[in-house]
Amino acid sequence: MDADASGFPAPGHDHARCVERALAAAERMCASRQARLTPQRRRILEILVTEHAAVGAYEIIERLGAEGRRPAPITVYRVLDFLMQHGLVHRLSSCNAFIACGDPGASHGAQFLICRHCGAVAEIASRSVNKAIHDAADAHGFAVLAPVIEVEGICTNCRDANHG
Amino acid sequence: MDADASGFPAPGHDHARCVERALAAAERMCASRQARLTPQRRRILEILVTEHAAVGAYEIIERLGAEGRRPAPITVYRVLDFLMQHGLVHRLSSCNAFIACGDPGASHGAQFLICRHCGAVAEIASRSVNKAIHDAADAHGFAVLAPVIEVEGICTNCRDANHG
DNA sequence: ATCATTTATGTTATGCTATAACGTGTCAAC
DNA sequence: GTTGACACGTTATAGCATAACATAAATGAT
Repeated sequence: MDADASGFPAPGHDHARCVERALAAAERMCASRQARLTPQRRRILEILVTEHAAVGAYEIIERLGAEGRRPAPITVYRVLDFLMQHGLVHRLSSCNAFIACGDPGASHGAQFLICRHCGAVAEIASRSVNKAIHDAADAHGFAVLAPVIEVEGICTNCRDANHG
Repeated sequence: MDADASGFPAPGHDHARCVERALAAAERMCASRQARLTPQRRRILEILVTEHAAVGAYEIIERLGAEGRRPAPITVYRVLDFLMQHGLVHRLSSCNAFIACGDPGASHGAQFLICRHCGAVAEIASRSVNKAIHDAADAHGFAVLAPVIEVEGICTNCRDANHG
């Protein structure tokens, strides 16, 4: 995904290109794992990649409905599970929504900055955040399995636009 | 709440006493803010304090139902909102559940270690985690409003018991 | 090629989580 | 004793997620 240094999409970036790039990466990822990126899975991933924001499962259903076929919720959740298993999509617990992974293939452990104003989400992978979490857990004798780090706030674009 | 150095409740701690202490702290907190800790609010807080784990809203309804009165969901959610506004309770997004605050009065910004095995939750307030989060956000031009840091893993008690 | 196996999807129903809208009771201050 | 703020009740509904079972499509072995 094209983004400026902030991790947030630059307002005027070449979106079509960044969508294609993400889909191509997904194809490669699935091919290398003998996982099948079916048309339906590809289409749902495309919807997520096209947004730079988190999208709810039922919103995905709406969009597919507008295209003619309207899958049952379970179908969409199954696809999302598949995409998450293969590291192509993340779930944001704090939003009950899903977002395309910004860096498929990277061994995961990501953090999310979620703009309260525009809904944009930046996926970052701060080593120091990761280290701080693990250090704190160690200090409490706690073995980390799945950190959820989702920071709500105002993104750089919205601050600049004096919206925040 | 009585806890060992891990932040998790020691298996044999004086639970009745830690519940009382938490309720007394809540009384003080509410008195100092001219907020009313009604019997219903007090009872729901007591339920949360009594667990050292996150409790769902509908589970609270069940428990109150077992005592004779069965409040509607909205009632429980209103109470939970009140308790959260006054820093007595936190919501765990990743569990859709609620937990009594371990340190009411402290200006908040906490992190949670959630045991996948026993459900116990330790509330910690690591300065270095907080700093790492804010530094990372700053680096992306992002203004932090509400960090959600919930780490799923295995707690020290369960590791010791070879359950993990 | 065909059959068996696995994987993906469809169908129907349901459960869990949370809130909206509106009405009633309660208490304190004036 | 009326007003106004707040707590709580009632009913209905919205939003998120999964269970159980059936069908179809791709894959692999013979």
